[in-house]
Amino acid sequence: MDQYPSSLVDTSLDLTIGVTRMRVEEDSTTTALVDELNRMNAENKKLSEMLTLMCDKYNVLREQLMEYVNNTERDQVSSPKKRKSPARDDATSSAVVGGVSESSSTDQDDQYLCKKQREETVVKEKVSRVYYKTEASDTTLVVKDGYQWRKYGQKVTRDNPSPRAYFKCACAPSCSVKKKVQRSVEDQSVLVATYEGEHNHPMPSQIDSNSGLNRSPGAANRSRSLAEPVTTIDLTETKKVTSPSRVDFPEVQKLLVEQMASSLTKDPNFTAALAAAVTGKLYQQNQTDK
DNA sequence: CGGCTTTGACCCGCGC
DNA sequence: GCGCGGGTCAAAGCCG
Repeated sequence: MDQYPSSLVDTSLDLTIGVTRMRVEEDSTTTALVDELNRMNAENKKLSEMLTLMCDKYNVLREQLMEYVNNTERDQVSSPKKRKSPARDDATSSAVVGGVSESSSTDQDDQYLCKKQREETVVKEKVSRVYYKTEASDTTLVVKDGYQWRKYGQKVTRDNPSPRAYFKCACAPSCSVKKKVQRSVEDQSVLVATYEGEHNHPMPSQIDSNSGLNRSPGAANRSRSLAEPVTTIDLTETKKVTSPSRVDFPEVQKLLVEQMASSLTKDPNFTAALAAAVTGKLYQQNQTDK
């Protein structure tokens, strides 16, 4: 590694990664590199299996938590419901994005939850709340969660000076999932998205992760400035809007894999080793060509 | 021109 | 019964 200029390594890394796969298939002298890649693939498979296992365990824990929450709130119900508010009910599951936890909910939220505890326990729709950390200067109420949404209304509510936007799922006509997005009263940089119902179709971003993440192509471009694609998720420190923590497991697995891949490519030791291996092979090949 | 967003109007449930 | 507030509708405007 030290025997090559760093600029050569940097530029050659970008170039060679793209062409290495083709070259190794053509050149029998690079079998060692192929073996190395195969070994890395095997390790990737192992990691993928571990991720699957981890997600399964998370699923079990989440189910247990939901059951516990439901039981707790059912025990606390002591009076009949006073006001209909289907947006937040006993099935409410919360998630955190960007380090904002459920404990950051507002006083109004707490009052709302108290009201909810008086409501009937029969739940017709699954409701979940997701917190999106975003720039406080962003005035749009658009969050990228992988689904396509059609905005059908916006309202300024009494308990929050920020407008609340109403969305319907536009992925499938038969999908009746709704979403409400409103900024948190306490922290204007936090978007609170309330999902009602469950999607009866796969996530569009799993089919085509590069297009139509949110709305029409034009609209998607317009909203592009708000949030980076979900691949930028950082499990330890998330500053931008990334993905919902409301778990869709295939999506989470994909994110985790991408996160690990990103970590690997960001790891100087890994890239240095890879660059050294690739450039070394190319250097060898150049010497033999001459 | 089609699809999406915006926004004022309307509907409905609840409290007084 | 009336007023308030949240949720939805739909016409108009915008944009690619």
